[in-house]
Amino acid sequence: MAKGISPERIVAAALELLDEKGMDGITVRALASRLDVQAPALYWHVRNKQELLDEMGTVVMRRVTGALAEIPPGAGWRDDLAAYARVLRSEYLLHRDGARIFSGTRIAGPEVLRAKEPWLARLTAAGFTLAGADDATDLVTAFVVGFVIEEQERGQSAETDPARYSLAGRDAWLGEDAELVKAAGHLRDDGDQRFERHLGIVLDGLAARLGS
Amino acid sequence: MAKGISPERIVAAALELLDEKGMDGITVRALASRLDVQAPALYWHVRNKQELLDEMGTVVMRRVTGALAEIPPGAGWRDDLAAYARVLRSEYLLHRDGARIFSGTRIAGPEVLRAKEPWLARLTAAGFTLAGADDATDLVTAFVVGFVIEEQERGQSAETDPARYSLAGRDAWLGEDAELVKAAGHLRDDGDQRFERHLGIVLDGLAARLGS
DNA sequence: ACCGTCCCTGAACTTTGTTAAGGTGTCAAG
DNA sequence: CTTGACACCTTAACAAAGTTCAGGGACGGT
Repeated sequence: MAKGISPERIVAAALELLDEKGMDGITVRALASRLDVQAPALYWHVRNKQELLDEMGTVVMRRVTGALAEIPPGAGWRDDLAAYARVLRSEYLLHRDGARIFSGTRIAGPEVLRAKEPWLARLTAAGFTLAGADDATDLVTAFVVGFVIEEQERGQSAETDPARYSLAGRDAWLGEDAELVKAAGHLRDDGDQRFERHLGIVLDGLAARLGS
Repeated sequence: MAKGISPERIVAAALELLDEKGMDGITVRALASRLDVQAPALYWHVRNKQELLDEMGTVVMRRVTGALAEIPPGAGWRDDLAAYARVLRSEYLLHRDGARIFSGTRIAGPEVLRAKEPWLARLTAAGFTLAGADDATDLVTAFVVGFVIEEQERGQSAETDPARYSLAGRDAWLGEDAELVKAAGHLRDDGDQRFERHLGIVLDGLAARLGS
């Protein structure tokens, strides 16, 4: 690695490190070594580790709002909210433990929040009140965050403890008197299908409010 | 503190510590000192810190399922799911950063998962398919997790940085070209009202699926 | 009186975030 | 050409964190 260090390159390297080694792998020294630099050098560009983590979250959210700006208008609020949900989920899924880590991060700059402006305009044009548009956005956000946290946690547990997350292993672990829980486990699907189904339910709920 | 140490007392003390000092305050030494014991003593009862955190999450989830068992039957699936959502939220709110920390924790024992059995029975009796009951439960869980994470994050940020979370400060920080974002911030309500409203939307969505 | 087991202490090691002090380069002003 | 200032990095070091290990009392059973 060339030796020009900048906040941007530090954050990018930190995101790579997160994907490869996980949350605990983001140590100041490991990060510095990846950038061919000694650990204290980072403190010239970044106040402390917390600020680094905040910047990482901001980068992810910037990518979300960036992708959102690309969505062609005119498809209607339902498709718009669905597109937002999918973008948010896929951006979280890009990084290990992404949802847990990046949800509710303090955004470092006002641009990310300001990017919501055309979004709110679009939703209100589609029939939402301003408060309703805010509600809808936050509700979808909350759903995606919760969904992906569960999703990623399950994926990680399946890696570290496959015995207990296979169907047979789970059944044995559950023991007696849990027939429905076992059966539900067997019926369960994961991934995109489940996400789309749950997302559809949320959007149905919003549609019901819009009609009234 | 008397000197009889047990896993239960350790976990209880850790939860107190979490509330008082926050997540970073849960250090092995601080925990030991609270129990009038030296740090390594804890390792006789607990394998490592991660196991401790898992146990803490399990305790919280046990309280949720415990409260759930108290809910009188016969009120219908909508009230049941609403009660579940409220219990989950209030249990998360009891501890600082509760949602972020305890969501998606690996539960330590099968009892917590087995406690879902009568719950699923109730929902299927109310007209859900088994897969639908599982969907409904997980969807409500995801919503609550996401909602409370946002809620607690906002509350904490308001403490540490009141300037940016007051309406005037926020407006100034946002700058120009964000009229809708600003207005939405002014319209926004927090806490129970918002939670009930969003919860109602989710339940409406579930109701729509039940009817079809 | 001896032994073993349980529970805890004392000391130590490693890794973490972070700071202090001091170098090296570049580049503009005198 | 020298001087100095500034930006950027290094070396050394510290405090606090999780964890390990050897041992030491207490206590019950033989």
